Amino acid sequence: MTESFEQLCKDLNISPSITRKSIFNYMKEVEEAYHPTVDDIYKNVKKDIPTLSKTTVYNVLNLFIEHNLVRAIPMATNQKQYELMLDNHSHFICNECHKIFDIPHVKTVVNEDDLHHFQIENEEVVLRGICKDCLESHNA
Amino acid sequence: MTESFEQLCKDLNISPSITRKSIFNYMKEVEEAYHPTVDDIYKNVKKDIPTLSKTTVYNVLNLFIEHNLVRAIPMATNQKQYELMLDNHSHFICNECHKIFDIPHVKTVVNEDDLHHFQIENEEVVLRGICKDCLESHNA
DNA sequence: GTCCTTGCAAAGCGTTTGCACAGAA
DNA sequence: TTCTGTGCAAACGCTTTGCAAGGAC
Repeated sequence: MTESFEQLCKDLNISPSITRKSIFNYMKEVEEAYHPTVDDIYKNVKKDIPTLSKTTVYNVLNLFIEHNLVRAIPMATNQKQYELMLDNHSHFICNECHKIFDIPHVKTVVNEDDLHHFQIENEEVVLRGICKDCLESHNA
Repeated sequence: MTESFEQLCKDLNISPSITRKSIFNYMKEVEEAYHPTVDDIYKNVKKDIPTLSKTTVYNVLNLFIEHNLVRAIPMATNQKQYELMLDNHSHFICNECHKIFDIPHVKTVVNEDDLHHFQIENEEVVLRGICKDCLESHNA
């Protein structure tokens, strides 16, 4: 996905405002590293746009979600985390530190007979366990 | 899993109070049908225990969660849904009506090479799409 | 007595809504 | 002018916390 934000907006038929672009760019920048909360996005994009409000962050994220550009991940902590939906990957969530790690897409083996009543549009796999860092701190 | 609630509590080393038993029984009763919210549990168990408070429902659920008897499913709606963890199944969530359906366990194909840093404890598969009822109402 | 369970009321906190202002078309 | 994007403040709703009363042991 090397499309520009402007082209993306054209495809989605939304206007590419500065605010939207900054939020998109921030999410793109951190997408390999972590899945930001609204607060993360607010604090970081505010550095470039000091007048930014949290309402706008919510507005923009919800707009992106409507257009399938972003996905909200509901968390046990009640604080959602957001990610761009530009590729297809799975998640590993650590049961100790609760970090989400992107992992290469995990295939599933769906038994079609079980699901002939449903129209499947996508599938998510979440693996849970202990991440490398937490395992290491056990031995420390 | 045909163990009695009393035996379950003995195993978990918690006391089997009437309130806890009623909440457990309600969850057991509806487990095939749906995944109740705190409000569902509160309203229904209150029929048997009129003095029940929502705080107690939260207390009991959190106790059950600590002991891995119950699992909270964070939802897009910010209202968690709860389920007993007595068997192993997967979920189908309808993108239109947002109902959660239990479906037989969907196997995954994990590439171990991708995950040698992580200790996997369990895996969840969530399929999303349109459920039978919503498909039918399209044609109506 | 002590410990544990329960429940009321209040606080906490993430998110949404109402509404107004400013800028673009 | 009309429409759209933004932002403040307030409201909303789910969940947690503080604390006290009652019961079990």
